[in-house]
Amino acid sequence: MGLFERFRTGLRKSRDNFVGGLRRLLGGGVKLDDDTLDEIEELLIKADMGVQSAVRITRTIEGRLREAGGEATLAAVLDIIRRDVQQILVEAKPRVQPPSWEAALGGDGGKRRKGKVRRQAAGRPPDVAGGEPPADVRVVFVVGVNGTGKTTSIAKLGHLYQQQGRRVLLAAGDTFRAAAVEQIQVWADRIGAPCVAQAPGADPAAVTYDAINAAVARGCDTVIVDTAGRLHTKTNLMDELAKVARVIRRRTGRDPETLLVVDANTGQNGLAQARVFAETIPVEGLILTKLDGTAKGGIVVAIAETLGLPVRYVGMGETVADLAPFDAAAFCDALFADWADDGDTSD
RNA sequence: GGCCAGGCCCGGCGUGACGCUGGAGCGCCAACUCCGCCAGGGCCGGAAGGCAGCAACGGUACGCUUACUCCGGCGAGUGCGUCGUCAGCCUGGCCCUC
Repeated sequence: MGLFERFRTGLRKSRDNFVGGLRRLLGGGVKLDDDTLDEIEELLIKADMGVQSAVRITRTIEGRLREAGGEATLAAVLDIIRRDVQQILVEAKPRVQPPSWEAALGGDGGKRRKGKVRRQAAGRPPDVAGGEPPADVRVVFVVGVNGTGKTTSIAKLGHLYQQQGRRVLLAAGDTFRAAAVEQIQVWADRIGAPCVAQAPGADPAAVTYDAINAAVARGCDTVIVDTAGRLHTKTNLMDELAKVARVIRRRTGRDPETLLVVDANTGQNGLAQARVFAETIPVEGLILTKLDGTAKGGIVVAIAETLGLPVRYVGMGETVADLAPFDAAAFCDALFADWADDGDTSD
């Protein structure tokens, strides 16, 4: 099944809600007036795309259709929405950053609140791990709240990288949840990647450090670091993430490639999560999981628009092959297509 | 098995951040069943003068609020540091032996 087909089936609920609503509103074509525009805007907001995006898109529709004579047909409106959304997704550039990433790297936890910054800590020499040369490995740092599918996504991501010819090593950085270490070891075994782990309760930064060393020694070029799920409201745990990121940077001389895992069913809270994570460590993009069967796929748009975080990968199933790089065009085509009847018959 | 690096566990101390909570300060607060001061007006008086007293203003109780500043209690997937203990457990690297 191709990517587009997957999007198409996975997004059926989201599409039915939105396109269905639009179809009811526009029918075979109606005059475009303010009421209609308001209704369209409301539909966009209900689809979790965020107020900003909704307003922006509605404006575009208004502009284009007024030019074209004020007749609003389903096809025309969908087409405009599709293009606008695609543009939002493609243009996404990180807009939210940790307030003082330098300080976050140099200091201990907790200093990024107002109040006295610990000058001493910030000024300490970077102490590049025992004088060893920077490790030349790519470190992918996977974070997110509980239950979004981090560990599974890591397995899938590892698999994907392997297909691209990379030598992957997994780091069992979730030292908190009882079964997490075993779980990732099982996954590692299944995809045939080495896995560095310690006992549950260990310091995730220590595990990460060891994993990077192991990667160098074993000739791996990519380390994927798991982390324990954490509510974005627990500041101490967010500080812990910053510490791990710090260790990665010290050891490799680069920022980790941080991917935030978001459950596609989350809706608006996903936005809050993304914001806090992005304020703590530099987040590069999202892995959107459980996209199959969700009715809230629109949240992607809101996150891209307000935080500038692009979706990098999407998860749409149970097997290791069910993670794919995100393709904005295919996503939009699938989400805003007008299939009058999109029953289960097709696939 | 050796060497090196690190982590976890146990006990103590120091110091921070976080969450909940109590108190103090601060702040707000009585149309009238509070106090002060009482413009205007009212009342008594021939007058001099006196009386009661609304609003405003200033306080105070009850009560409220929470940004802020203190002090305290409780809580741990809490940071940093430090002492002790270890009989323990884990990880990584390098080396050696089979």
